[in-house]
Amino acid sequence: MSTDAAPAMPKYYILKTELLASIAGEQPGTLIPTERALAEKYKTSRTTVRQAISELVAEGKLGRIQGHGTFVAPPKITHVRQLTSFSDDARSQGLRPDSQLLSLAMAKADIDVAAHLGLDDGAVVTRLERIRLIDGEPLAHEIAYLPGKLPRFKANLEKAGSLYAALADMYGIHISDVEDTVETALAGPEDVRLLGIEMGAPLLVVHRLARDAAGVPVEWTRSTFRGDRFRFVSRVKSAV
Amino acid sequence: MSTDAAPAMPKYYILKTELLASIAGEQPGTLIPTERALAEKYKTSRTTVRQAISELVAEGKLGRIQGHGTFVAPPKITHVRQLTSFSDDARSQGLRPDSQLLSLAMAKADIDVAAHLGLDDGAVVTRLERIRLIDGEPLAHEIAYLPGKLPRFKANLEKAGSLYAALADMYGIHISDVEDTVETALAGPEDVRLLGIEMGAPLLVVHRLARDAAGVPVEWTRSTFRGDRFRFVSRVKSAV
DNA sequence: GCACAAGATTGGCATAGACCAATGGCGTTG
DNA sequence: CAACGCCATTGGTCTATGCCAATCTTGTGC
Repeated sequence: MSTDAAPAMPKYYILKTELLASIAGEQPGTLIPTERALAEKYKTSRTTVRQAISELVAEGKLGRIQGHGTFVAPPKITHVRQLTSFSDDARSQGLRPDSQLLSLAMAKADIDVAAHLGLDDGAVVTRLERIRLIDGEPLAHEIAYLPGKLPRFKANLEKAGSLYAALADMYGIHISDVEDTVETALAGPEDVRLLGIEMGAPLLVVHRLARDAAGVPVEWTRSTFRGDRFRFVSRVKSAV
Repeated sequence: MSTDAAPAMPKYYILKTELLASIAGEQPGTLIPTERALAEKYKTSRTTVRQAISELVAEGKLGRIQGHGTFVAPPKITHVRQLTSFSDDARSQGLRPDSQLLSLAMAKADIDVAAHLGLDDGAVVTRLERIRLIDGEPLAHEIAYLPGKLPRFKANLEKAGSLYAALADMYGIHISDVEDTVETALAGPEDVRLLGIEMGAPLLVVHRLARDAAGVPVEWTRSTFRGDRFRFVSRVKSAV
């Protein structure tokens, strides 16, 4: 119950706003002045300049490369919809999707995975870890757990081209409904390494539980998306 | 797998990890040492300590009050589901939901609102701006646009208790399907003022377009949720 | 006993600078 | 001419410090 309406705009935020205005309409890839030059130009310290730039990088407005410079980032936004193929969806937007297999192996379900898939702790599951790419750029890191062992899964996955297609065509597993949970997180060292983003950048973490027509869980996936290049779209029809 | 190969772990990240471990199991509200004390204890600078704490605050693990201290934050996570009433949903989780009306007025649709609602630019719409509260704490800032003018809307909204209930019971408007778009954003001065969070904190921005059975848009809403206290849940059944 | 002022404490913002690491240009050398 | 290596440039991290603002404690005067 304090007095409000006293914004007290921090200096770095003013600078951030000015930078945002100055790059409006610029070509993606255009280099902006160096941090040291901006600090001098705006009569401030490099620390303050970096704080302003850091937020613009987190929002996907700018990018930066050590030893090279800071540049205007391309405003690529990728929409990902539920129950559609990531690949098909991207292609329909004129983008070039790709997937990079990090690991595919049998594993024992830990307590968390077992609980979500309705299995006993330590049960055998198939663990599929991939990087999702758009136009060659990493967009998401995905770890999927499937109950049991799937024979010749790797070959079938490559042939079908998508996880859901492989499950349906090769194993007769049809996804009937999915439940997605979306929340925010901040990038840690592993996210930085796999997605090529900065420490502390905002992420969208999506947990997916998919069931077949009988209500039996068939997939439990954790996907970590770059927060700056990604929108999650979900449609729901009322059962009226 | 925890400490990996050679990604050059920044000092502030190590400190962040140690702080996180040290507050595990602590009672919410417990004060942690002051920034100056931590800087001395860990043989580092206050700047580095603040960077570590700032990320933990952004993740909802810690909170801080100027002049008072930094404390363990309560791990309140609120799940918000599609097509259900925010209020009913919160109550079912044992929480006390509330809503604070900021403004309710007729307005002329700008180009953006008009496009989404399928109206002409400048058409009359009802603009409803609210703060969503959980246990007295702000959770989201919401601006809803409804086509046309709704007579005695304010009274009816209060009586019905929720927007969708009011639309259905008083005006015969039934929501048939909704499309939600979820993305991340960083808190600016207005978000700080309305939601009581920190500058640069991650937000979840949800745009909702709701249609009636005839496919006519009846609601266009922009909701800004605190990223640290909120999960968005969406269920989809395949039409097979 | 209470109200209020002053000071101590704590987080908020900003400065200036040091050193490291990656990049890219440029000159030397084979 | 190509390959290599040095080095200037630029971002990445961290230190040390100062002052401001909000909060809480304490002491004083009535």
